Amino acid sequence: MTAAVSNFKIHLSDLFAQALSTVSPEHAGQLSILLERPKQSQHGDYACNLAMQLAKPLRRPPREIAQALIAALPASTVIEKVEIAGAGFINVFVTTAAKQAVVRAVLHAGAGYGHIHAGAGRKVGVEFVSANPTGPLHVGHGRGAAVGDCLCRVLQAAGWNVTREFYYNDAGAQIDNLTHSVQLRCQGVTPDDPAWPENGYRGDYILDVARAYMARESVEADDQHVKASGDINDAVAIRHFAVAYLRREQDLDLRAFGVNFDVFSLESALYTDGKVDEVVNKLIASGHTYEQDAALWLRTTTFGDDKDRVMRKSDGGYTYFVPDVAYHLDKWRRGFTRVINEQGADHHSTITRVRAGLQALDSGIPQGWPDYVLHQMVTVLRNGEEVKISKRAGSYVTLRDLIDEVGCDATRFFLAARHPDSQLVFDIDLAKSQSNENPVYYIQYAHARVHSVLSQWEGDHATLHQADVSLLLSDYETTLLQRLIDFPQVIESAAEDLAPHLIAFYLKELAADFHSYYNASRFLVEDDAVKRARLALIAATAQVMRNGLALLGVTSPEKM
RNA sequence: GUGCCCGUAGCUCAACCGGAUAGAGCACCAGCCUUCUAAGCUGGGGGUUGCUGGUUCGAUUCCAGUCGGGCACACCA
Repeated sequence: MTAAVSNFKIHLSDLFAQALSTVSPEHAGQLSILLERPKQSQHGDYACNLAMQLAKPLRRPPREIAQALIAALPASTVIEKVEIAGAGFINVFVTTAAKQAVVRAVLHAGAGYGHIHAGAGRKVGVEFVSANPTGPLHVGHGRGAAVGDCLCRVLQAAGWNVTREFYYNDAGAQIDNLTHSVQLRCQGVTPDDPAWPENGYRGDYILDVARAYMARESVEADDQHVKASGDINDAVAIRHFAVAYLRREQDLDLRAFGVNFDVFSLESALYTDGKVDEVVNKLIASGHTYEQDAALWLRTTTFGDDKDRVMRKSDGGYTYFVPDVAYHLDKWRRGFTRVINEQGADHHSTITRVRAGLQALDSGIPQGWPDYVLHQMVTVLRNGEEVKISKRAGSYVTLRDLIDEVGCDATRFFLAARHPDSQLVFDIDLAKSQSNENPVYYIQYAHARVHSVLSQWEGDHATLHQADVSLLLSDYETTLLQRLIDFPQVIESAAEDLAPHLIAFYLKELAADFHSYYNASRFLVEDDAVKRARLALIAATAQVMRNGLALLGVTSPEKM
């Protein structure tokens, strides 16, 4: 019986670290030992380039160093053989038995397979969506919701203690504008009327808010509860109602999208709690501010900004970035030594300012804090044509539209399955198509196929973990085994790089491996031992699919 | 004009912080269902990784420049 090794990369890099300390003690701990998966199977299961890294400092040929490293490599039940290839790669071949053991590991760990302890239970605050309550969520918010939520799920799987946070402004100029728009609607003024303000909100949803207000409805959002008074002249009441109403709409959309938040933070609270004043006073005391043109400025250029920023306007009000700094100081004080802000790239200019403000406070906050994940803009394609975003014409695509039209699974997958840094074209027709063009179905179909086979087997599923996995020897089976082994490392990479799309790509490859296996082999065969071994393998495959799809917030149907 | 992101097959996208012959899907061509779901599989064609230099054993990846696309550049949020 081979001792179970759950993470081959970690295990092997430990072995190489020991070899390194023998061959070249002065470099031990200095060089990072990287094991990578070679693209070609002839190059083994894992390749190490340590010898080539050492060639220059040691002034010896890499192949000679490789020879020495191999000689110093401690024995392991995992290693079948080791070869030197190319310029000095050390290729490691893993024993079949060690690979086969993954089946038992998956079946034993179940939904927990793939989870790692990198985060060690540390707190991380992830802020995302953070849309102001001035209208329905659109595709861009949808991308933020999908990427942010998947990131949270990945971080949780990587051992972090995640708090999902939503921050919004309920009191600024935009909200005044919203209040005014609703009030006008209550009075019967329409956007077509010449009296309608230039920057008023024109969408039909404003009318919905106005009607609900006049009807004295009650609304319950995740973070607040308001009953309308119906008084047209009470602007404060209208504002409270409109904010609560639109927040509730957002909550409904987000819930339909499978996204829930732990904490809602209001900008207005930062003022009422005195946190804004406190930050201003601290910044003045820090000596990084100055007065000019009747305004108070913060010397953000000291901290890398390209120009200084106004904190207090000449009319006495604060610019938005002051509460932003106060908000982040508050996060820091709540114990979030790690914070990740997921935002649209159109807000990237705030990064430098917020960090600069925090540095100026001199409160022990590290320089690069907080982290940011910026997603690029989304364009929507319908009937092959780009749908222009125009709030005026009301022709912009809401998150709700997408969920209703293409479904939650496909929408989440499309929005999360791409690198956040690249612009995204959301093709509605493609996402809707129930065909082989749609990658979501490709993965879900693989899962449904496994379930179909297993349900036709009369045996006891709970006994599959006892199957004799040493019978899994075909190329298809070996490929699938290795893919299952990779899963924890995919979670590790996705968590480290803050790149949830890696999960989606992994799942496509896993599904492809399974589909090939399925077409080339039969599972419900005569030989009982072989049958059990194969069923155990595909049961483990389905388990990993479920685990991976869960990280994307996508369902794993048993029938399609 | 300044800053940030992106340029990879006809299209949509990958490429494990510098690795070996740059990979998938769609589309196109040719095959595979009396047997566990054909929303699947097998094979084929398709590339000077925008361009030019540089760094080194080795570059899609790092650096400089250049061209193209997107975003942001308020005493608005």
